[in-house]
Amino acid sequence: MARIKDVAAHAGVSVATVSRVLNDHPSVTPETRDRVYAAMSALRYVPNAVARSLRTEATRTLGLIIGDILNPFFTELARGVEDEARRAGYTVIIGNADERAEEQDHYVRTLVGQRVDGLLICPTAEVTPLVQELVSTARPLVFLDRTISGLDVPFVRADGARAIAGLVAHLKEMGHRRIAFASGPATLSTGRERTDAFVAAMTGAGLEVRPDYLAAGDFREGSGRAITARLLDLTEPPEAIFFGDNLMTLGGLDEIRARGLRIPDDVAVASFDDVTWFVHVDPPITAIAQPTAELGRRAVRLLLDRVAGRPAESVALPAELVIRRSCERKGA
Amino acid sequence: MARIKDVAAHAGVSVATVSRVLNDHPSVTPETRDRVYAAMSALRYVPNAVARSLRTEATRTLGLIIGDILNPFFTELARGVEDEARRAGYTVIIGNADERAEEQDHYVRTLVGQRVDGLLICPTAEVTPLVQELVSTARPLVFLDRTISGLDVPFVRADGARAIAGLVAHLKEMGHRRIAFASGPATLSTGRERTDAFVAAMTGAGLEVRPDYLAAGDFREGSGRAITARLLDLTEPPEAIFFGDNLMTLGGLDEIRARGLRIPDDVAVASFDDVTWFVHVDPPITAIAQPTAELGRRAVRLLLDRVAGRPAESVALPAELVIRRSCERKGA
DNA sequence: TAAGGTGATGTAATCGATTTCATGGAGGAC
DNA sequence: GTCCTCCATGAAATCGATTACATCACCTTA
Repeated sequence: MARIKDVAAHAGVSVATVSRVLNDHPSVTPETRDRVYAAMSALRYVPNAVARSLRTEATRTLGLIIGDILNPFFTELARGVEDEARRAGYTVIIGNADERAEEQDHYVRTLVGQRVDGLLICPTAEVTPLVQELVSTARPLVFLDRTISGLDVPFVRADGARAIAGLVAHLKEMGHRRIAFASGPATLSTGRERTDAFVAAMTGAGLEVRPDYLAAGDFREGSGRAITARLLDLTEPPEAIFFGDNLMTLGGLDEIRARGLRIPDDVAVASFDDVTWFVHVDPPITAIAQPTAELGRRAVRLLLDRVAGRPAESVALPAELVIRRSCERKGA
Repeated sequence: MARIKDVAAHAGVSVATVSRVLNDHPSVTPETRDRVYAAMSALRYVPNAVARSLRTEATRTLGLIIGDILNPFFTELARGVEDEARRAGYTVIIGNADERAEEQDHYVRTLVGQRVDGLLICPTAEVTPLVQELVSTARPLVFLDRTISGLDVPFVRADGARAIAGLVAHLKEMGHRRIAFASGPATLSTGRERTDAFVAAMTGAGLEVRPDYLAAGDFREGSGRAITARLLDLTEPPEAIFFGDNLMTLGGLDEIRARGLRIPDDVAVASFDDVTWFVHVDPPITAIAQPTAELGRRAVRLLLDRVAGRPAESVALPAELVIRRSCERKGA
């Protein structure tokens, strides 16, 4: 491939001049600039970003480590990140941790090795030594969706407490009393926060929180299905099941359907996380919608603040309850 | 950050020796090796991939340009690509073309600038000058999902012809005669191929292909909805609509639901592309499933063949018809 | 006209790794 | 004991850009 040296020779100038043209330096005459541009296109010159990054110590690249690329929530998050990063002239490298701490660490290592200018992480586990170390090196870092308590890292997350309270109130109004929550893992902030909010809402509504109605899954389809099976096998099964994310909801629907049960007559269903297809399910699923893409965009802005050395303030955006028909009154 | 020079000083050796340790060069004594490793962890040394790439002219990075990151088909494709690339020790940079040729070209430029070792493209348009140029520079390149005719580039795609014939036969057996196809854009190979296969299948089954039942969308939700509206407004609307991809199906379902029509009594529905939630729709959607993740994995293998200078042979994997209940006999 | 300033351009150092070639010492063969 | 070989290691060039500093021509101003 053509190098800057070739362009310089072709245009009859020095490499410094070509570099100046490349970087829009003001002190280049229009004629020289034109000659250089002509040479660049004649040689199909594409500047070597690797060499440039080595010299400038900046890659104009951000790393994003998501929990699970097959989860539409993370996909939409990634979309928001992409959009905002593009707008600011950055490229995003996405790493899929597949909800495993080792994979997450693998990508942390790779992305640090690639010298990304900043890192956006949806942490997969409580905290790994590598992440700990990352924090102490003061590298620009922002947690997204999930946080790790005790670490001084800015974060962007959705706050679902109010929406969960609204959901519990709705369920109560619809006559449901025995409500179960199939949450995410307690090792994740989102798993804990949603459980806490659920317990608080139930207590606030004067409903009993039964330990056997509180289960922790892993935010994936399989655990949603397994938990649903266990709940439905109870001698006194719940009247309603609230799932901690969209994939667990999908698994729950699978199990309910496999048993030939009807929603909401046999069991009501609600989901934390809204996805496009919920309106087409029979019946349409009541869900708590997060401002997903906006979370991604805000996270990028925060991260670029850190990259620029500005202070960054954490953000929590409210989630909203979307009532459909999967929690209606029994027999309604 | 610590540099190789720092590690060398700390371990009391030269940078060459540290580099040898880094690259598992055999001629380093175990004692030296240990000293170097100790120095590396003491200094929390992470090799600078940027510098390494500049010197070795290899980034161990692949670029993947997909059509639309919000389309679960591409997400799953990306997952397959990721997995296989990881296995071979490569990192993947994903670019989202958002189905726009300019965005695609933007990512081609960026990724070539980053000097990725190979490029996987799901081309968004017939052919752009930039892609044309890319082909002529003999850079390792593989087309994925979609191809561009006339270019000598290996590709990996799904072959849906047989499944489409099966679908048409199924529809005919169920008593449907007036069948419409809401395809993707004619500028994309997948749009054309599916249309051709549909027309061939209809003709083969002795059914009439009415021009007003053949519409081209853009593989996104909105066009699926718009086409459905237009078809249903016809004085003689189709009895069945076959959608060219999962997002268009989603849009079609939206429109059908908004009109209060029932599936399959008022109109039958089928989708090219199967997605997890189709089983939960009322009624479950009959679809043609592509071996999506496998397409991604095969594409990476092909691309790595090219990177290694080996010949690469294009692949077409068969798609399969999955019959559910959205095309059942009218009134059944 | 001479001094000084300004603006365009070039020379060369630099970023952090890899790799070629040189070097010196240990060990084996005679 | 001498010579040769081989192996571990080091010195220095290199990849392709950016940029500090030097240089030179030309213009302004006194």
